[in-house]
Amino acid sequence: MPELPEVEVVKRSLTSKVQNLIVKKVKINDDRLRYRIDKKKIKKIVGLKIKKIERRSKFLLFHFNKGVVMMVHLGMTGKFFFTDQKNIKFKTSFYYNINEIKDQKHNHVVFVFNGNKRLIYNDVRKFGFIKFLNNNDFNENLHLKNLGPEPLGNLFNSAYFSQYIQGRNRTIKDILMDQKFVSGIGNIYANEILFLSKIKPMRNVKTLKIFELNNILRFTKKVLEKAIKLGGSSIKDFSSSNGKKGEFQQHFNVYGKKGEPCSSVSCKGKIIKSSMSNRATFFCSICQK
DNA sequence: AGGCATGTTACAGG
DNA sequence: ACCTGTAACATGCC
Repeated sequence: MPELPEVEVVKRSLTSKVQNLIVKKVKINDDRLRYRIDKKKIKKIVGLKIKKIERRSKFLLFHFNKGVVMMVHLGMTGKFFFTDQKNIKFKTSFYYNINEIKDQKHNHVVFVFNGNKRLIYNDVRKFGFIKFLNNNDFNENLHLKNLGPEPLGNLFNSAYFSQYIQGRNRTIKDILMDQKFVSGIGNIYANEILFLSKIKPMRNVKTLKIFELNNILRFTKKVLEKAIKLGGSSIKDFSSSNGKKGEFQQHFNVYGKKGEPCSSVSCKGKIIKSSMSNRATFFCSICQK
């Protein structure tokens, strides 16, 4: 599910549901996520209140009182469901998310709050994980310490971009998806950004002109902001924790559009699918240079 | 049956 | 030590 816009949407919908709730119980059905869940550490959040939820790149940080921070990464298929129904097995019409029925066997962790409110972590492929940070030491954390700037932040600018690519010998698509360069862009949005920037994904960064860098910056921010506004992209079965589907997938220009006509005004091209670094890569052979 | 899938990291080789 | 590319993780769908 999750690139930056989807994680941001999840963060917002989760915040509206679970902020200020106190954990009553944590039920672990399967602790074998990407990393085994530390049961001792997760039990420590019982009795604590969720003060706020923060997003850094594609990571969610749940801040509890007493300085406890729970880090969640959704991997490829991680999702949260929220429900406040008592007998969810039977009261299907009250489901916040119908997927909860279909995916019961992938409901790996259940956080129970007062009033039978429950937050469920579901992850089919189990590439996601739940970890706890030591004393808020974000700079030491394996996952956070090497992250590049947020793409929507001021640090992701023209000066940074041109300096970073100095002496590098890689394709622009790989660089855009490299979390050390900029954090939060994945395969779908990298494809979409390069289409709007009219740049071929396989272009070496050495060959990019300043105006092209600026276009990439401009469209990165534009695409991500628009996707957040539209609730993210629901390919497969992404939905935010209140069960709403995103709508940005209806605005894809290239991702998953193999063989379809290019959407650029007066371009007669067709969308080509190829593979780069084992990732599906879509582009128009005519208007992307 | 085999290939593919929104991600990250450990590792090998240069 | 830095840079880059590849394989691996687990599961379901086409």
